Amino acid sequence: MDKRISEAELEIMEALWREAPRTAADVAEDVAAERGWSLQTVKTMLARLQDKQVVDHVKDGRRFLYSPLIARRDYVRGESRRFVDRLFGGKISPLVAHLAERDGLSESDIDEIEKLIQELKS
Amino acid sequence: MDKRISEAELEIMEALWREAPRTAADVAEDVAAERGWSLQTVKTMLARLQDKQVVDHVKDGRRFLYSPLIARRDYVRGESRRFVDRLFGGKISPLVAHLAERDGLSESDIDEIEKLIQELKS
DNA sequence: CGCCACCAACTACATCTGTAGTCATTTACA
DNA sequence: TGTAAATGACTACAGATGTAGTTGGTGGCG
Repeated sequence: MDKRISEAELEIMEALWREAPRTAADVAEDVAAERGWSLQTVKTMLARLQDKQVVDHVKDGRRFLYSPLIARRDYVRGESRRFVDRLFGGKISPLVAHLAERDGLSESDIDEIEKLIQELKS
Repeated sequence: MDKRISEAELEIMEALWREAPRTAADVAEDVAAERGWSLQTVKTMLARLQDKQVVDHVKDGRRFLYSPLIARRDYVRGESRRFVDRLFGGKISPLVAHLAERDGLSESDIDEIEKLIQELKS
């Protein structure tokens, strides 16, 4: 089915999630700020993402407009699950503990999580 | 400095974190249950992990005993931070929300996180 | 109507990953 | 003491990834 998205490819997806449909040149200009990629590199990424069936393109005159085929929500959910499974045996409380330990959780973090937990309990 | 540990390599690290120092054959036997790797494959992984300076080996007669050079805690903490930064802008509450959404959290998960939050609040 | 800028398509290539195989040496056992 | 089993060292190789360069067609402008 759809293969995994590499780290560099994710940068392209983020650009498309920010705004789509858009041209390769447009995406390239967007990500150029972060990484220093050439237009060709961005096009290669877009082609690979199409192979992986997470991006589609439609013709617009003599150029293509690219759009993501998967929602960021869905991608993030899948990755989160994978991550927590791999390192925490699927339990997220150890993850929270780990993150809290180093550089602590902010007040608002704690509040938000608490609110969330309350909702889940009801 | 130390490069990233790949997914397959992580399997080896987990074996070493479970028990070390131990021989390559020993590790191979351990991971054989999960993945079906040959002894050679395990040795290649161990060599690469040494290149990445996360595993060391000392001679024991005519064989080597391998040990992890980094603690699981530290590795996991680093990866967690990277992960949350990459997908959640460093905020963990959206991560919790994501995981919780659609049957992500079990009863005990919720309880544990709540306990954790209570501790953090005090 | 010809030429240039622009774009899609194809090709390139070093490095990393997953997954071993082969070779040379050593050692323990028959 | 000769030989098989074990071990480390070196080599292999296909697919993924990061990062482009090159080619060939075309639409718009002078």
